[in-house]
Amino acid sequence: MKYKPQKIERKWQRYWETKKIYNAKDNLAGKKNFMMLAEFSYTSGNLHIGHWFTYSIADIYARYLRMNGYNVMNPTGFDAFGLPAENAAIKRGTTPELWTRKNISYMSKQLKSIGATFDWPRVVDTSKPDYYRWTQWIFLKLYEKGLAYRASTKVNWCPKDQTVLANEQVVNGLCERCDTPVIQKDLTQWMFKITDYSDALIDDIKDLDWPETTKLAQVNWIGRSEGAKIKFYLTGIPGQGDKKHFVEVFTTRADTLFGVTAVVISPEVAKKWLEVGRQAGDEVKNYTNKSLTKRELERQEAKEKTGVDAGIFAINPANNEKVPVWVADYVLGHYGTGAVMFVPAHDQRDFEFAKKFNLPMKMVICPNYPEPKCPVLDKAFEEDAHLVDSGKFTGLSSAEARKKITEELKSKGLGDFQKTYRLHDWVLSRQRYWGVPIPMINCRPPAGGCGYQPVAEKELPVKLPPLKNFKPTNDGRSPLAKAIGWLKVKCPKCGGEAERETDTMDTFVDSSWYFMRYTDPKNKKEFASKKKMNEWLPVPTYIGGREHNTMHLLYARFITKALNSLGLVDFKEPFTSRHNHGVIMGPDGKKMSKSRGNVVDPDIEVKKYGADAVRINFAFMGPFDQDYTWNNSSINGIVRFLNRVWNYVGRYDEDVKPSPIAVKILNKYVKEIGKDIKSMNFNTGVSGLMKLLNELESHEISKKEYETLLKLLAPFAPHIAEELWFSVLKNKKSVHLEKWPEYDEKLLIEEKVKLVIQVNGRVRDAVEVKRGLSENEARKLALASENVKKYITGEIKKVIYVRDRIINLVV
RNA sequence: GCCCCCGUGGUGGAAUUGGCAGACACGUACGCUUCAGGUGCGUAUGGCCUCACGGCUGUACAGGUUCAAGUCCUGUCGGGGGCACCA
Repeated sequence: MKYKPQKIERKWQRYWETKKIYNAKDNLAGKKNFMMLAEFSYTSGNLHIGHWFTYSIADIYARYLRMNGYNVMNPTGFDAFGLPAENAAIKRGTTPELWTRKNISYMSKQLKSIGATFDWPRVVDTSKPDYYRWTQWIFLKLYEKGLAYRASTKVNWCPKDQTVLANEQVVNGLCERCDTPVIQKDLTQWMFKITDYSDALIDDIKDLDWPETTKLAQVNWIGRSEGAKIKFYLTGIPGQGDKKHFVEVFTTRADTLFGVTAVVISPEVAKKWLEVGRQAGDEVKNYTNKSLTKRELERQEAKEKTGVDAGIFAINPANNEKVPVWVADYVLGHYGTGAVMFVPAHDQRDFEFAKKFNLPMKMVICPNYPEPKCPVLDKAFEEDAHLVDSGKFTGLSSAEARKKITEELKSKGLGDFQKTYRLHDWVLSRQRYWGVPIPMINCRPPAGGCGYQPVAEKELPVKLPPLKNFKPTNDGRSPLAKAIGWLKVKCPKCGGEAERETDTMDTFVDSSWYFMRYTDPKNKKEFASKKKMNEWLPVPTYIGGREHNTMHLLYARFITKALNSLGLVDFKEPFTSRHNHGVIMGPDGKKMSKSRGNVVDPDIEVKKYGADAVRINFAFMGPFDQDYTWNNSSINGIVRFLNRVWNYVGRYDEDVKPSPIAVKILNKYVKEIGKDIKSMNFNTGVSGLMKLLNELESHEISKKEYETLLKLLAPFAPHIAEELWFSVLKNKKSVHLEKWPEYDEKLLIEEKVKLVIQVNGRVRDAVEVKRGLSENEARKLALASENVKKYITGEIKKVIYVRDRIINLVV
C-alpha cells in the first residue's frame, strides 16, 4: 500500500474529535495544567499560510507536552468584531454578522484540517452576546474604578473608515487598516486610563520570558523619561503684574538651565492663553490657529521650523534673566507640559530654530572643560560634560548638576523632579457598527440632565441591534444612533428619556481577555471563575505575531493589571512566556497579497501533499521566529521523508529481533528530538527524525522500536503516525495518548570516540580511540600519525588536550 | 537622529555555547531504475590547486584576544525592526 495522506487524514481528525481526546479537563490527578496559547484568528474569510505556521508549531509543542504528562489545553477561537468585517460586508452587500458567521464556519473547517489538538468545546467568539456581555462587564468595572472615562482630547481620525483610532493604530501617520492619512480632531471619547499603569507596565516586563525585542518595543512605546518640571514666571503681559502667571516646562536637561535664551510654547498651550483673553497680536493668533488645523503628519514632516514671538517674557528661575516667549509648532502639545525651555546650544531642534530666527545662543556645557574656551559649534552639543557659566553650579558634571539644580529649584518652589511618558490613554471609542456597544446611558436636558450613567449589570448584555444601514456616517456619530428603538432608554437615575451610548469598543478590548474565558467558556455568572483561572493562568506559553508587540500584548497586560487591582484576577501578568513567529513571504520574497498574486493557499498545499507534510515543512524551515520566503520545492523533501517512514514501518515483521545497533541509534535520537522540541527548536527536531530514519533504514527492529519511532513522529505528523500505529502495528489506542519514550543514559555512552589531532590549531588527523584516554596516551597516538609527523618540525612547546575531543600540539 | 537585532554554500538552515564549519534538507549534475510524467533509487556538490594522496583558502569586511574564533572584543560596510521635532 502506498502513502496517500488524503485517504487517512480526515479519518483520524474525525476519530480524535469523536473520542474527545483533546478536550481538557480542569483537573487531572497528578497532572500539571498547561495552556498552549496561540493567538486566535481574526475572522477575515479564510486561514492563510501564516495561521498554519503558527498553529502547526503550537500544536507540535502541545502534543509533546501532552505525551510528557501535562494536562494540555490547546484552545482556539475567533476575534470576530471589527472594522475589516464591516468593510467587507459593505463591499459584498451583506451584513457583518452574516459575513462573520460564514467565515467562522469555513475557518473552523480549515482549522480542523490542520489536525491540531484544538479543544473545540471551549471555542470563543467575541461577537456572541455570551462573550461580549463580559467585555461590557469588564468595562463597567473599570468605569467604577475610574479607569474608564470620557474626555475631550485630540484624537486620530481616519476620514475613510470614519472612526477614531488609538495611537497604536496609527502607523507613520497612516491608518493601520486602510493607509489613509490620519487627521487630528478634538472629540469627546471613551478612554481607558492605561497611563495609570505606565510604571508597572515597564517595571514588570523585566521578569517576563519574552523576546528582548518585544520587551524593548514596549518600553520604548511607553517612553518613560526622567527629568524636571521647571516654572518660568511671566512678565510683560499688558495689565498684568509680574509673578501672576507662569509657564511650566519639562526637561531632561536641567543642567542646561543657564543656557536658556527663550521659552517656547506649543500652539496647544498658546491657544489656552488666547482663550482666557490674553492680549496677543494678530500674528500670534493666526499662527496658533493655523498650526492647530495642521495634520499631525504635516507638522512632523515640516522641513523648516516655524514660530512667532509672543511678545511677552519669561524669567529664568536660575538667574532671573528675562527671556522672550515664542510660540512654535515643533513643540508638541501632548507631550510633557507642552512647553520647553529653549537651549539652542545644547538641543539640535532649538539650534535650528535659533539660526532661523536669529536668537542668541549660550553655551553652558563645555566639551573642553576645564579649558576656558568652548568651541564654536555648527550644531548643538547634546552630550553630557561639565558646566561653565552656570553660577555656583559651574564645574559640576551634567549628571550632578541635574540633581543639584533641580533640588535647588524644588526648595524654592520653582520646580521638581518629574517623569514623563510618551504613552497616552487608550481611546477605545469607535464610531462604527460592528463592535461591542459601550454599556452607558446618556441623560441630557431637557430630561434630567444626569449625564452618563452605567447600564446596570443585570441589564447586560447590551445587545448590538440588527441594522439595515450600518454604514458609517460622516457626522462623527456611530451608525447605532440610527437604531431608534434601541437608542431610547430610561435614565437609571431620573427615569427621564435618555439615550444609549452609540460608540462601540475597539476590538482590542475583546482580545485583551479572551484567554481568561478559555478557562471557563460557559460561565453565565462570571467572566471566568477565579478558581478555574488560577488553575490555568497566567498563560505559560503564548505564540503570536510581532505586529502585536505594542498593541494586543500591551492592552492585555493593562487589562490584566486593572482586573488584578480590582481583585478579580490573582495574577499581574497575563503571559509568562511569549514567542513571536515569523512571517511567510510569497515565493517572490514579497509580502503575500491578493493584488500581487503571490498568495500560497494552504488548502491547495494540503490537498497536494497532506497536512502532515505541510506541518513538518513549517517546522523544518528554520527557527520559527524568523521570516521566510515560501519555497515551492522544499516540501518535496518532506514528502519523500514521510514516504520513507511509511515504507520502513511497512517492513514490520513480528518475528524479527531488533539489532543492538538500531536500539542504540533510537536511544540517541529519543534524547535529541525530545530536547529539540522542549526548547522549541522544531527544525533540528525534524532533522533529527530524518537522521534517525537514515541511520535506521539498514537495520532490523521489532515492534517496540517501531513504536518508539512513531511516538517521536507523532507530534509532527499526527495522522501518518496514527495510521501506522493502528494499521501496521495493530494497536488499539491512539498513539497520541502514549507516553513520550524515555532514553537510557547508559546506552548513550559510546566506548569509542573520534579524537581530532591538531598541530598549531590546524586539523591534521583524526583517530578513533576508546573513551577517557589519558593525555599521555593521546599524545603518543598523535605523534604516531604520519600526517602529523610531517608538521612537527621542532620541539613541542605545549600540548592542549580536551578529553575525548581534541589534542592540539603547539610547536 | 536615537535604541535594538541580524550578515554562514546556488537556497532554507546546522554547529554540543570557544574545540573537525557547512549536519539535515532543497536545488543542480551524472548515473540507475520503468509504474510515461511531478513524489523512486544511487553518487557528487563552498572555492581554488591536484589523475590521486592531499594541500591551500573559506562564516559581510578590516583588525585584535586565544593553543584554538562562525562564536569573545574594537572599528567599517550591508540588511531588518522599534521609536521619532518626545525636550
